[in-house]
Amino acid sequence: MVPILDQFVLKPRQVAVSKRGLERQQKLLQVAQVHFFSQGYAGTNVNQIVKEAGGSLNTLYRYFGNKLGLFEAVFKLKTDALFAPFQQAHFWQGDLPRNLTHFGQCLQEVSSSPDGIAIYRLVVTENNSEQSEIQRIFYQHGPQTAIRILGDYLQSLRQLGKVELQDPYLAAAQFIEMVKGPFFYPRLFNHTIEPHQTQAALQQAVQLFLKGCLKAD
Amino acid sequence: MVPILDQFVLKPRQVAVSKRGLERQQKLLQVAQVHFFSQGYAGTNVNQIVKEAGGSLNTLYRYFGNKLGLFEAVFKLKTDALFAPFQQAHFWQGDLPRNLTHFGQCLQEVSSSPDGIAIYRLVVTENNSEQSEIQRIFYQHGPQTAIRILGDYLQSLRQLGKVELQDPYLAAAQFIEMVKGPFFYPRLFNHTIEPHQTQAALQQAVQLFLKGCLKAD
DNA sequence: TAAAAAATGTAGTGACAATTACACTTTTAT
DNA sequence: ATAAAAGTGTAATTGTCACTACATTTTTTA
Repeated sequence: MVPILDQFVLKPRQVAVSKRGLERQQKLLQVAQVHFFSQGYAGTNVNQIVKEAGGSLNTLYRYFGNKLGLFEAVFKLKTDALFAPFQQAHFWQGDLPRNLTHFGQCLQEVSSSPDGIAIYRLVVTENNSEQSEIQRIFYQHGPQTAIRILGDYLQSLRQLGKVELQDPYLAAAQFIEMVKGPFFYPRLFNHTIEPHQTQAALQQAVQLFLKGCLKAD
Repeated sequence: MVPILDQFVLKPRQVAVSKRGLERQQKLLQVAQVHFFSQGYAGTNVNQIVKEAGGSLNTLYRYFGNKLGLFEAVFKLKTDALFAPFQQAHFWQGDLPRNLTHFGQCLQEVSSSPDGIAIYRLVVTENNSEQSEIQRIFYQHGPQTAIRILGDYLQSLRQLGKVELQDPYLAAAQFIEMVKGPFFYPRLFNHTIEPHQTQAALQQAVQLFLKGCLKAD
């Protein structure tokens, strides 16, 4: 069962200082990540993690409080790492076609990486009945950020009278979905996806989008 | 844990014939659906289902073999019901804008219904490491069908020289994603979505798509 | 209506896994 | 160097289910 929020009672945790302590913490996080990402939250066995990481169960509980504390730690680390490419807004240096392509490529890389898929699955999976902190973190750092970044850009273009769009932020979301959406199910089902397929999707998305919103000057 | 495929060893099952038997079966399915849809597979307690449905555990196991058999039964029923609207191809009676809009509306209804969300979640969740029968069923009856139906239509339009598209089936998937994609995360996180938002998305998707691929005659 | 089949209810069994306890060793700070 | 703090290993505890057994009752069928 494990309604995930019931375990969100934070237990007192110790902060690692010593050399060995830090090493253990890192190793635990690293092994835990592998387990959570491949087996999901419920499917992960804490004892197994310790057996592989080499520390002691006691240490794990001192550092992370409980299973969910460990999960939370792993999750935060990975979410930040995953979406780091979107934090630097270096997308808007060229013309519109080039910029869209560049942005789309970045998006495809992030969302098709093993970590990207795994994290997405976790987010969906652990969403039981209650709003959870974990999901909020993910949504804000991930999808919402991407939409905002592209949306701001489109917005500015609209103000310059270059494009014709009802709602630039909706359009951003729609472009994003055109680029990565078609591969979601196939990826979920572990179908292999050829690079030429993602490239084709990106190319066609850019074409459709450009022709669809560019003002004929 | 429960690697879902390991339980796919079908146990002998009894077919219900008697009045009471049928009633029990129906009631079990009905209660099971509620549990699976709200708690997920792992989160569902078989004993609890029986307690609520009023039958006996023994009966459940005679009819469905094991927990996964029950899940499978619920899943098949619901998947078929959910995607029934797409089985009748009554979408292509008008002009392109009207047809796209009609199709999109149908899509939004299906994918935003509580059952639609619940089933999607189940599919994602129970996808552990192995390819599963359950997922295949879902993908074929659901997303793949929708893409094929719209794709066939676009293909025919292309052959008539009405639209300009590299890959009509990819375009179908992209249109679908423009229509429903932007709401997936918000829905997953139980945000409320106003009808005017979905309408706006549909409208803008149709506009972008039309302008993007219509041949200027 | 009486034997067979199906359904019920209760009470297990067994396995798994999160968490805790504890005696012991190693590391760290004074 | 020595006490305190942190870390280790093993084993026990505890709770939760999926699944089974079985004695009893109800329904079906011949």
